[in-house]
Amino acid sequence: MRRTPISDAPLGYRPLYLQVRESVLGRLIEGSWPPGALLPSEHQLASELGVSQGTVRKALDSLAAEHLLVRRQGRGTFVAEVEEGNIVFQFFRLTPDEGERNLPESKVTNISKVTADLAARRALELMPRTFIWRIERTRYVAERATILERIVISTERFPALDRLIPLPTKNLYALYAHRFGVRVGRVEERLKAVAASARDGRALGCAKGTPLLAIERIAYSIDGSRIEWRQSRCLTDAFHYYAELR
Amino acid sequence: MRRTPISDAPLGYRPLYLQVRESVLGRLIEGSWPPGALLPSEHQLASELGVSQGTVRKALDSLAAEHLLVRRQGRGTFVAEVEEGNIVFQFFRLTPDEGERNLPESKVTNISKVTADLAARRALELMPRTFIWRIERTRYVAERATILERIVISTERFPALDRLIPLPTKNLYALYAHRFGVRVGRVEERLKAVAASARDGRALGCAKGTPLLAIERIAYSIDGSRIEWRQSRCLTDAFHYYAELR
DNA sequence: GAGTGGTCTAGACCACAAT
DNA sequence: TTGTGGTCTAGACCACTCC
Repeated sequence: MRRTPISDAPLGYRPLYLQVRESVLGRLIEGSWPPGALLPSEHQLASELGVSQGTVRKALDSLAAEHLLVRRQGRGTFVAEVEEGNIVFQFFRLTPDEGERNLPESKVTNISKVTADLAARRALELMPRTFIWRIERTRYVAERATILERIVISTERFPALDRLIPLPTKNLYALYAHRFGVRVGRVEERLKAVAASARDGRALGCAKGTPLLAIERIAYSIDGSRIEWRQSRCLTDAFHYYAELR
Repeated sequence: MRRTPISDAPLGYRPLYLQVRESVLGRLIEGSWPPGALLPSEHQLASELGVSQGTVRKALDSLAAEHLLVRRQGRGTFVAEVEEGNIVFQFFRLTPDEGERNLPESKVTNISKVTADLAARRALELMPRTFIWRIERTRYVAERATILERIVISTERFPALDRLIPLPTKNLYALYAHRFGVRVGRVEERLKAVAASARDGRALGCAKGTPLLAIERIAYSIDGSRIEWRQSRCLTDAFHYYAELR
């Protein structure tokens, strides 16, 4: 962890704290600090890396801002848990118009291992002839079918997923993290309004043609690679998708 | 700008940099630094306020993180412009499936001054018997009607708006900022899928019942008060609403 | 009381932009 | 060359948690 030498070409200049950040992030990616782990104190990290405490602080602060670390005054810095408090809703923006928000239960209606078709390969940047898990779920709110999900993940990253059946009904990302060491750091979502197909209508108990909110999601690992492709269709008569922009 | 005195009750403790932040934010709110203005340097502010440069830095950094200030190394710290670069899209998440993103042109179809009904009063937290502007617009993308907007703002905050007709076709928020000193700092959006009414269908050139993306937005001033209530209905056959969560 | 993160200071040097 | 923000350091003190 030495500063890049000053030369005629300071183009390769990188601030020290970013180097520290990448060092810590690297250890998060390789999994040597699992979720919930206590990191060394700022002073310890500083002396290990040969920088000052303030520089370590700036690196840890930036990782905490992305919810990868949790700082607790008086206790220490921890690797963020996937299932913690309000962070559970970090990637779930569907909110009831009235009442408390809750992660809805789900029932898997189909799970199969197939070769990735073109759409799946594009979505997850997979090579030809790789295999994927294709999971279909129905999510229930107040015992009413409300969301249909089609989830695609590669079998390479998630081998022997079928041995973990029944899958958790609420939070798949906790499973990814704890059983496969794969941590979702960021998701992109693209929303459209679509008409329910006859099949959608049967599954959701609504008429064919009913407007549904279609959400297409790509989930990214903290190392930047694509983890999961998820297509959802939601009844929004009693729900909405909430976004805050600033 | 003095530190709160240390006592038996440090409950009223507020970090110095937050006091500095509020002092600067206060001047932004009262408008003594208009958009584009150059702020005093960190050193100047520090000596004015009787704190160290590092403390001022922390305050300015937090305001820059919310896009209220723009920091330019070598030049200074500026009040953010409303129409600047990619920040134009800060509050506009509708993106074409293919091709470049653009702020769509709009045509005002209706503008009137009426007493606020209950829904408008709730949305904007207005007292009974206050007046509002009600604006209806159609937005066009590639010359095709794509978005219907119903905008509600109070006449108290935006007096004599009718003298500014024709309104700008792209960015209303720049008008709010430059002509009325009202700066949008944050918006909340709630999305649903709805069926096009017969009237929607005529305006958008689609069949009654076509699924539309309905967006309900509340825009907040940087002082936290509610500025604008906007209801949009969008055709999403060639567009999507983009969100990134982290 | 010991240890942690959080704040604050003072001063040095660097990268960048304008002069 | 000057002035700005950006980084880095070293050290002090504060607030919080746990023993």
